[in-house]
Formats: sequence, C-alpha cells, structure tokens
Amino acid sequence: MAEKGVLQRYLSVGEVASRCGIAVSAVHFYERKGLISSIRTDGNQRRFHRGVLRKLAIIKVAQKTGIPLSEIGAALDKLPPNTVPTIKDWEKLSSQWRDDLNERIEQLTRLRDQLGKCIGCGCLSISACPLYNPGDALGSDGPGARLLELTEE
Amino acid sequence: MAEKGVLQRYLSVGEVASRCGIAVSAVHFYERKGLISSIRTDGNQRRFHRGVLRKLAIIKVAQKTGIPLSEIGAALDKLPPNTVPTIKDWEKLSSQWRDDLNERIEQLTRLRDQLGKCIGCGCLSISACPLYNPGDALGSDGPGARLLELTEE
DNA sequence: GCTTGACCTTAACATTAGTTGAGGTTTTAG
DNA sequence: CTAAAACCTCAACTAATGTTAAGGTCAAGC
Repeated sequence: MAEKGVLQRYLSVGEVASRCGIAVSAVHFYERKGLISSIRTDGNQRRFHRGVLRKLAIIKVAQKTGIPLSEIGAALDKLPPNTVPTIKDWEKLSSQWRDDLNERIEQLTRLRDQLGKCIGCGCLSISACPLYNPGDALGSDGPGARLLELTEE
Repeated sequence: MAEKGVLQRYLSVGEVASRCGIAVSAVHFYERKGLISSIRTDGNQRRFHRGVLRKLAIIKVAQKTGIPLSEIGAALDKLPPNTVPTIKDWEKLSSQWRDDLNERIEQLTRLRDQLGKCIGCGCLSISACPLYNPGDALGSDGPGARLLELTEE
C-alpha cells in the first residue's frame, strides 16, 4: 500500500500491457528484443519506469508505418538510455519515420494510379501492358513495360 | 525441337520463373498454395499455360498493395478456371484491390499527418499527446487521446 | 549415348512478430 | 494467514512467405 501512492513510480508488466493495449507476452517480447527494459523487485518481478509507456507508444506508431521492430529498436537505442525520451528525441525519430512513411505512401499511390490506368484499358494483352509485363517482353518492348519494378524492390 | 515453335504453347517452371522475375521455388510455392496450376509431361515435369504469366503478374501487383497470398488466391479462385484471366476479370480484381490500396494509403496519410502535428509540438507529455496516449488517460482525458486507435486495429 | 543442366519431391530452415502452455513463485486482498 | 490473481522462465507453437538442401530423374546438345 505504501508503494502505491498517487504518483505511482513503477508499473508492473500487467499495468504496462493494459495501459498500452497490448498483451503481457508482447511486453515480454519487446523486452527480450531489447526495445524496452525494466528493473526487478526482490521477488524477481518486472517493474517499469513510466517512460516505457512512451517508448511503447512510439513502437506502436512506428509499427503502423511498417517499420520492422529491429529498426525501431535501433532507433530507440540511439536515444539516451535510462531516461524518458525527450521531445527532441521524438522529433528526430518521428520526422525520419515520417519520411519513410511518405515514401511508402508515394509507392502505393503510384501503384494505385497505374492500377487505375489499367482498369478496363484493354492493355492486359500479353505484349503491351505495363502492369502485366514482368520481363516477358523486356527485350522486344523497350520502355514502358515494367510497372512490376515500380517500387524498386 | 518440334515442340518449341514460334508460338510456344507451354512453359517450363524455369521459363515461368525467369520471365516473371521470381525464383523457381516461389513458383512451386504458389502452385502448392493453389494460386496457379500446371500440367505434367510424361516425365513428371511441370508445364504451364501462358496464362500463368498473367496470374503471376496479378499476384505480384496484389502483393505490392499488401494483400496476403491467401486473399489473392481466393480472388483468383473466383475467376473461371483453365482460362487466361480476361480483362473483365482483371477489372474486377484490380478495382477491388485499388480500393484496399486507397484505404491503406489513407491510413498511412492520417498517421503521417498526425506525426507531423506532433513533431515539436511539445505535446508528448504524459497526459496530452494524441500520439502518445494509448489508453493511459482514456478515462481522464476524454476525446482526442487515441491516435493509436487511428487505424482501427 | 553420355554428360550436364534443368527438373522432381520432401523436409528442414529462416524470418518476423508474437502467443500458448507447463510448472513454479510472488503479491495482494480479505 | 490464506487463497486467488498476477507474475516468473523456458520451450514450443503459430502464421506468412518463401529458400535451401538432399537425393534422385529427365531432357537436350554434342
């Protein structure tokens, strides 16, 4: 009881999980992966600093943009350890991720537009469609035959 | 030699793979998953109808939009079997997928915009940021505290 | 007609992002 | 003080999307 004042200093894994809307197992997982960290009670239970909530929020946002955990972890690693990420930190991360996001949005938009152009255009014939043509006529068709490489993968 | 006229009727797995720019193992995989099909020679080698190239092109495009193979397969299953997909077929698939794409683009765009608003806004404080707040202050903060639910997952 | 490259099957492995279960311990509420 | 809820670890499992390897067969060119 004495531990649980108005300003609760540390959070149990269950509290962290429910506050972030993720599973306890996911919190464990992120810790195993080094994305977050905790200290332990005498009884070996995890206790998380409040800052972990912010990190988890950042993780969730970044995941939504399609960034793999490994990259998210690498980015978080560059933040000063043992502190709550500052606004400056957040600024750096979020603007970088926003650039990634923008790129992905552009790729998808190009794809969508090409898709739109191809709908009903009749170009799906074997030799002419930029969507269709995978390399099939790369030699004979010259330019304009490779939407499939559009996103540069 | 007699088999290999100007209008080659069937393609070997290697030809299919190289024309589509994918690995032979991937072609096998797609066949195992039922996305494409083949007939066999007397010697048990796969022979693909040319239509498979179109299907593979569709598969690649759909994958780029983020559609899982299972869904792509389900969509392809609704096409008349044993024929090259027609333009009408393609029209239906592509417009549906374009809608999916649009939705994903919108989600990412919302996320990016929110990200932009949050950069440097100073709102990353525990109780106020719409990006940050995962449910932490859902009770006390009322509306405006849930970008993390933005994309409704 | 033989050698080499392409093909066959089956099984195991890789990666990402977790979840589930077993078996045991700690914390908390009454 | 005790029982239930929450926590612990470790290992195995899931699912998607393939790749790699082993061991063997087929086909095509010289």
